[in-house]
Amino acid sequence: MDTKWWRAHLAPSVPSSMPNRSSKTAGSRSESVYSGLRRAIIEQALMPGDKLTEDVIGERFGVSRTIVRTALAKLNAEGLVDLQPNKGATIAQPSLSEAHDVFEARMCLERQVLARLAERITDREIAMLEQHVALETKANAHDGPAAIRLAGEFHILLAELSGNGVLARFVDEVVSRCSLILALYSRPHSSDCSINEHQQIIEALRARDAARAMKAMDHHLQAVTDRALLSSSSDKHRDLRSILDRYAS
Amino acid sequence: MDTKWWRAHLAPSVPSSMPNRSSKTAGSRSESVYSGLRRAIIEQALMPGDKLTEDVIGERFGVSRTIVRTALAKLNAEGLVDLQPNKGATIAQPSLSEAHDVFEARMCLERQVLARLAERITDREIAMLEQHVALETKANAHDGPAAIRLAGEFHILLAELSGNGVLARFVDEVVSRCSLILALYSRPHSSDCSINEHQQIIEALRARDAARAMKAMDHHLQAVTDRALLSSSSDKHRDLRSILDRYAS
DNA sequence: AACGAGCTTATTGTATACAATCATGAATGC
DNA sequence: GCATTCATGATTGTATACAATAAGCTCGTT
Repeated sequence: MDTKWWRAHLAPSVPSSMPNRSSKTAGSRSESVYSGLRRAIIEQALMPGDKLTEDVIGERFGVSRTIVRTALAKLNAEGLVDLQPNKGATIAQPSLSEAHDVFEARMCLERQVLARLAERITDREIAMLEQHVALETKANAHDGPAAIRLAGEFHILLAELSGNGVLARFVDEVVSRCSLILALYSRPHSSDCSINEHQQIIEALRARDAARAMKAMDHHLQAVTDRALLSSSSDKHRDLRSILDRYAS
Repeated sequence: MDTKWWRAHLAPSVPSSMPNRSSKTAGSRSESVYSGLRRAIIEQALMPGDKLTEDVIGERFGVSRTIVRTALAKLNAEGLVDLQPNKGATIAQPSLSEAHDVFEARMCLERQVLARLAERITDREIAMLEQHVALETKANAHDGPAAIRLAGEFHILLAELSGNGVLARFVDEVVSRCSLILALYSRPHSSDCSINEHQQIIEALRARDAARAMKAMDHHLQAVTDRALLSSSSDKHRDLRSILDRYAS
């Protein structure tokens, strides 16, 4: 029943290099609940199938169910939580078929991102990518959960740099959902991206070689997909309340 | 006549491989407000920039602001309405830059849809497509707004038939947002798709010719893009209340 | 024991009340 | 006349109350 792996990192402070997604929904309070839950999901502190009781979440974040509800609705819209009528919210459990759909869409979108980037990326942006990979490297050593998140955010950063906001939002969604898929079908807490593969993509972009970048991405995503076929999760008694305490920053 | 006939079939409990949009927000009431508003937007009864006052909508649909609020949040998540803190909701007004982003993402996604369809489409499904085009033809004659909606739904149907739920959802979104773009930048109530072009896509699919289908789609979307550069709308003094009466089914 | 009817509790769905914020316009001063 | 306050109303943000539904549990009956 030991769950201290997430205890190791209490990282509300880890400053992400990511642009702010919060352009969005009015209520700033629901935004913080939303992003807190989202981070907990992506870092696999909350696992697929976990029940998300509105009262509990509201209590931990210090807000009313109203706020929690809008946050959950937003997560549901992104496919991260399931919402069943009169039965409440749970972390989504993508089927293998859905997993395949996500990976296919992701491949399609990320290729487009690279096509754009190969044409317009600046040296400054390449530097940002490298800085991000440096973050990943550092996190990989000591902070498992953050490493998972950062690995995904590399792809999101690529999408943001592409300059196409729509692509960026879609990539954001499929990458997030990949976290769920990895949580379900891969062995626990494995970062879904080898840093080396990220660097190869950067190299191809530095050469403005779209074809090579796509090839590297194909290979990279293929590796991720392959990895998603391993052991299953062994669930313990994990308590929503204690998990949320770490994310109700 | 139910307008979204092909979405009517869905198993509520089964974690099917084909996720549906309406797996969504529990409350069936907010779903009806959501779809009513959505239809009003797509049929261009509500125009970009229009204010969406919660009280007014709630009154017309016979629900409380709570319900309206979740519907608006969902529309906001799809990019159909803007939500400004403390200032409320308005129909989104995509900039030309956003419009470009949407078209680029749409092209990318729909090509993938066609690639899949060319491999796996059945004769029965081709028949469904033709039936839909027949609907479009009929609506084109006498029902302008419905024609606009049906033209978009042809593409959504293609995406649904592809069997990839993620692709389908994304296509749904970009097609819907195209309605807004057309409303803003094209001349009013022009269906954004010539039926002939739809038929050419069907023909290519019948031949299982992915390349030709994509070419037809490229040409089709290019035509739509080009059309999005014309006159602007001038309708003013339209009353939200009277418009909603037609959509609060 | 196994099963189910009915009660009890926990959780979600919705409406409403109130507070916070914004928009409008009149009154005031220059 | 024009700009500036400041009061007033309209609209949104949030919490809470209550209703509706689902989940568990007790307790008889077989």
